[in-house]
Formats: sequence, structure tokens, C-alpha cells
Amino acid sequence: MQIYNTLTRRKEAFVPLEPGKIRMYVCGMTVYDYCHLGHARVMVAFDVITRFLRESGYDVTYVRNITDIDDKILRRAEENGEPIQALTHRMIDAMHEDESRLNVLRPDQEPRATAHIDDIVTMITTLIDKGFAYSAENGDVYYRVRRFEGYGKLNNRDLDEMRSGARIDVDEHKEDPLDFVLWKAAKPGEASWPSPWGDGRPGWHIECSAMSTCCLGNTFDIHGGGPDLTFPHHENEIAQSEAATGKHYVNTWMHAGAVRVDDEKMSKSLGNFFTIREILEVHDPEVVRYLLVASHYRSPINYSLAALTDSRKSLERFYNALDGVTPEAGTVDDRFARRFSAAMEDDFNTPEALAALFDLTRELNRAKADEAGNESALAYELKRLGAVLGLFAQHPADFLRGVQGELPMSETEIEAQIAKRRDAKRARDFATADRIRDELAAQGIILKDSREGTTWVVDR
RNA sequence: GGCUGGAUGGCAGAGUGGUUAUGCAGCGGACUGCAACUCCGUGUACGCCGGUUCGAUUCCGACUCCAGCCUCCA
Repeated sequence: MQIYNTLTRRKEAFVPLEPGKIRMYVCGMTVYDYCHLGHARVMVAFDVITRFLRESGYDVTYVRNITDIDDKILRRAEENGEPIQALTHRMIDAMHEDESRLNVLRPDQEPRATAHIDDIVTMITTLIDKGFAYSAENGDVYYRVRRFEGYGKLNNRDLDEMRSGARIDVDEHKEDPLDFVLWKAAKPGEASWPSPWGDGRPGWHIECSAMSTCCLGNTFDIHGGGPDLTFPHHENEIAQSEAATGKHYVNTWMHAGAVRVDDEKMSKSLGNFFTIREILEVHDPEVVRYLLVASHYRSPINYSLAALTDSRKSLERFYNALDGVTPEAGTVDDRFARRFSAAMEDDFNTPEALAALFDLTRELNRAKADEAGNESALAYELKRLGAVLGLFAQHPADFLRGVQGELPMSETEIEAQIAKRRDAKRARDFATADRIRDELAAQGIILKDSREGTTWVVDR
């Protein structure tokens, strides 16, 4: 197994700390709004990774946190005039709904920041005791960045060059502009928790250090997240955790690529984001998932209608092949599975893995045309491997008929038209048969004749 | 300015020191009453300039352009 490690900037042979076991932490959502496509990408990427690692025999513990206290949450709750918990619970439910529609399996644990305040306070206390943090007069606690020797190692940053950057907040309470907040003193009326430094709430970076360590131990195998988290978030996590525990924090750092719209990064701050739910109102969730899996997880992807159309057409090829075949375990040439696994073992190369599945699909189509073909076994193999990517779980007819949209007429009516056409064909009245087919086609119903009879799909 | 990553055929998107990625679209053929689905065949694609090499899209160097991070952001 080869995995690209952001820390070393190259692919490395992956060796778990404990043989056969993998402990993985991924930075999850800040629940003040609905998830967007960028979140979907991270969810799907690490879902595929988890599925493949498990398929490969590893016992994976997958933890993904939920940030449920934060400035943006405070502000949004205020704007909405609703209690913080009402907002965060609503968004957490929505997130779970989104991921289940995308066929993303739930992580093993989803720790929430507000449920780990004690662990956070304990870690901050340790950092202060060790001299890596200090409480300021205003009640904030800051991390003393220059005290941590390895600061910048994840991003190859030099502290002195960063200092010259003009965009760092100069705060009179900080000893150094680079220092970042671990504990934020509460303003009157704000949600807060008691602490040795006064009432307040945790900073963003410290919660991930506390929760990951708490759930997975001082050192664990994989830490993942979105592309914009390498700095400062993950850099700060390393500084906090390694200073607090004195142990090496994470072996492999993995980061997904950005999602772009019109060649601009999609983000909440730019306001050019599409939420998962608004996309799923018009598009089949599996098409969206396919789009995400059809590119390598580290490459940037550009979101567009054309890209979704391409994804749908590719999926149609798979489902057309699966259509009309009853999958059944049996003997098949293992070259498809071997190529699939080899691709996935090479830093989760899903595009190459899909290429293997397309080859398998061609073989399946050949078998369908052959009286002696083993199409059932090939279809089973295709579904089995597709499941590692979280694909092909639908009934082919459902996908091809687009269960999402409404039909222009009832299925019974369509079947009746097909029967009429069949009779016309038997009477060799092709003019009538073609007229029926054209009329259906005009309404988006495409007929497919085969030895077994006529089936129909929806042209979308 | 600093740090990362990238530039592949009409589009999307992998990969490789010499031999087919893959999908969509196109073209030719087969199947079909005609279609759809499917099958077979079909593309001197690797940003630019040098270097290494018998040979480079693939390695090395310069250049141009693009993206991400450096500020809350997946």
C-alpha cells in the first residue's frame, strides 16, 4: 500500500502502527450551515479509503469530528434567533442525511467539541505547565508558536518569513503575532464553559488535538482533511499535540483536492458554493458520487453541469451492462480484480480502478451476447468491486429510469404502448411500431429491444 | 513575495524511459425491419526551450501559464 503523505511530500509505503489495525482521524464539519460539495468530496474520499482498507483486511477505526461551538455558529444562531443547540442539531441531522444519500458510511465515532471540553481544558493546562502556552490578561489563552521547534514542518514554512507577511493579526495580548488562540474568553452573554482562566470556549485547533488524542491515542496512523486545512489548522494541531504529549502525533497526513466552480475555489467565504442538498434536488446522488470518484482524490475538480452529464453517461454504461442480468457469485478471470486492487493500493487511484471496471464491463457485455457466457458471475464481480467505491448499489432499471424525476406517464401506460408496438411489429406494421416508439421518445422514454423483449429507460 | 501542486488527444481523466489507459463525443463496420443498448475497428495526445539517453510525454534544468495555502473556510 502506497499513500501520499503531505508531511513528506511523496508517496510512501504505508505501515500501520499496529499490524492489521488503522486508526484514522478526519477533520469534519463546523455545523452552522448545510454541507457543500467540498464537504462531500472529503466525505466521499475518506469513505472510499475506509472501504478499501477494510476490504483489504484492515481493522479501521475512523473518527471524524464535529465542531459544534465556534464564532460562526454563535453568529448564525444569533442571526436566526435560535438557540445554538437547535442550530447545530439541525445541521448535524442534515449532514447525516446528505451523507447517507451519497452512500457514505458513517464514521465509527463522531466526537463533538462541546462534549470534550474537559479534555480540551486538560490539554491546555498541560501546554501552559510545559511553557507552550500562556494566559493573557483578557482571559484568552495563546499557544507560544516559537517555543515549538518543529513549527512549519507540515507546510515547509519558515517562521521568520511568515512574520514578514502582513496578513497576520497583530493582537496586543499576544506575545508574538504568530501565536494562536487555544481558549477564548467569553463576552457577556456568550455561550461558555468554566475554566481555570475564566469562562470561555475552546479555539478551533485545540479541539481536534484533544478529540483525536482522546479517541485514538497520542500517536495514530492517518489524519485527513480538506485542502485548506494544511495551514494553519493541521500545523497547529501538530504543535499542540506533540508539545502536550511529547510524542510523534501522526504518521500519514492526507489531504483532498479542492472543488472549483468556474475555475474558482468553491468555499463558504467566497459564497460560490453549492450545497449537497440543492444539487441532489436535480441530480441522482450516485451521479454526484461518481463525479467525485472519477478523479483522483488529490486532484482539483471543476464542478459543472457538463461534468455531471459525463458522469451520468459513464454510469449509464455500467448500469446498461448490469441491466437484465442476475448477479451470482462464480468463477471469473481475476485480472480485473487484480488491476482494481493494484490501482487502489497505489494511493487510492480510483480513475485507474474505474478503468479496470470498464474493461470488466466490456467483458460482461460480450458475455451477455454469448449463449455460453458467464454474465452472472461477471456482473457479481462488477458489483462487488463497485461496492468498494460505493457504486452500483441501485437496481439498474431504477437508475436508468431515473427514480428521481417524475415520469411523463404511468408505467402501466408505457407497458401498454410497448405491447401495442409489439403487436404492430408482429404484424410487420413497422410504420405504426415506429410511430409509437417516436411518440414515447418525444416524451423521453427510450425503448430497448432485446432477445428477452423490450425494456425502457428515461433519457435525461 | 514565500510554500505546495499542476500543464496529456474535441472534452473529462490515469499513467509510462521504447509496446492499448479509461469514459464521453466523432468516424467506419456488425447486430437490428429501422433504432436504442451492445460488439469490432479507428486518433503521429503529452505547455515551451535546453540537457541526459541508442531513445523522453515520462528523468534533470530554465522559462511561460494555472491552481491551492500563507486570513475563518473541507
